Amino acid sequence: MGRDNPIRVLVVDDHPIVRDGLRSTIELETDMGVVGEAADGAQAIELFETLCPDVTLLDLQMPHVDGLQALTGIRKVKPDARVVVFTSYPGDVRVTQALTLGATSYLLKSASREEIIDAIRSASFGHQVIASEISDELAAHQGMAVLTVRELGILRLVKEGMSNRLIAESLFISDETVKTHMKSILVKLGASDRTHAVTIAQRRGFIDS
Amino acid sequence: MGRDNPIRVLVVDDHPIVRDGLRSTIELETDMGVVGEAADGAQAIELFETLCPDVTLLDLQMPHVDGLQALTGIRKVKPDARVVVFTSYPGDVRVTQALTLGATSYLLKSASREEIIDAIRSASFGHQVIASEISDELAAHQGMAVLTVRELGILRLVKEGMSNRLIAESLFISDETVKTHMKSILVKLGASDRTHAVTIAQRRGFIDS
DNA sequence: ATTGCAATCACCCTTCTGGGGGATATTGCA
DNA sequence: TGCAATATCCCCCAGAAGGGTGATTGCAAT
Repeated sequence: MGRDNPIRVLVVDDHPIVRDGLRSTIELETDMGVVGEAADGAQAIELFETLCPDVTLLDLQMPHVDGLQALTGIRKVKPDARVVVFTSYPGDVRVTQALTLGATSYLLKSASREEIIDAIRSASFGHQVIASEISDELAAHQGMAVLTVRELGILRLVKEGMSNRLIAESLFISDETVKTHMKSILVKLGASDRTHAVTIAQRRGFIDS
Repeated sequence: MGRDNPIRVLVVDDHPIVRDGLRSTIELETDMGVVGEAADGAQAIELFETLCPDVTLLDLQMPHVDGLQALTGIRKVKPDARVVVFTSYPGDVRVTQALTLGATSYLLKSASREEIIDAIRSASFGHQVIASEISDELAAHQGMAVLTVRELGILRLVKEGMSNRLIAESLFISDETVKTHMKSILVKLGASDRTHAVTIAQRRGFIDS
């Protein structure tokens, strides 16, 4: 089993040093090469269109257009694009989102050179690679309730220290409604209070930390 | 103004890819070279002792022994060691801690290759380089009250969703005392409630996010 | 010695939160 | 079309949180 041509890789990360590291690691292999680098999601989609790489290495945490948006954009251009997500986020929610959006693999920034190379090579064949820490976390949270858009919006305001009444006013709804949503959030996350809910939501990747 | 010998750099970061990136960027320069790589704080101190590098590039976010502990250890070996902190943490508190512990410079992971090279070269002469985002944040929080060890301990329990009474029991103090500490925390951080306090403390680097 | 700060505890009072119900649209998808 | 999920609103109530004020102890720096 082999490939005729070198695997053409597009590297997407907002940190120049990380791009350098990926480039130098990839260029050491004989069967792959970096054909482009993007520093944000918009640039990633643009470069994907012009370069049409075999595999895209994509960070999720980026300014302006983030990785999930980039992934959506890339998949719209080429629905069977091979995209390896490479990020520091361990939260199960983001992983699920990325995989649902069609990510081929999911690696952590702490991955070794070999793991990264292997994931790129596997992705070029369409094989999936999920870091073990990731699949453990996915398994641990599988079947758990998902927060609704409304609940997420409310939780973000809670995180900024807003009371139920202030949240109600800013969303133009009754404070009783906010309380209902809060109860639902606490139950879904298994949190003991609103602070705990924010902490858990951050860990699981429901909201930014 | 110049140096006779190449600048000997020690690279410390738990992500292999970041170490690769730093190495490849540094090796492109004629007046500096990487003499060692460490993946955690303990290894960093060890390698510093055996290699005695001119400049150490140090990430703060590492497992086991973190960057601040490594910085302390390195300074104990050689009090005038040049250490460039290179991290994603923007919180003013960690920056202040690092500078107090004797860090020469403070860069963000988003820094360009040129900024990193320049900071290493400057550090080798003992010159300080602080990223502008960092100095802005330092200025914005200068003169602000600092949380005590007790307050930090309590805030970490608050983050995990513990009530004042539970915190009191786990610390073997009165819940009235916890309430007193909480009031102090809210005032010092300018927070509207305990959730907000945790959020602000995370942003400023008082506690981990 | 005296000052200052951290940590501890106490009391009062108001507001907010969270847990328990129940009810009625609306919406999206099968 | 009909069901399930979602969003909305309402009531009651006990307990927790937060704001104000004051006081004691111990330690460390001046």
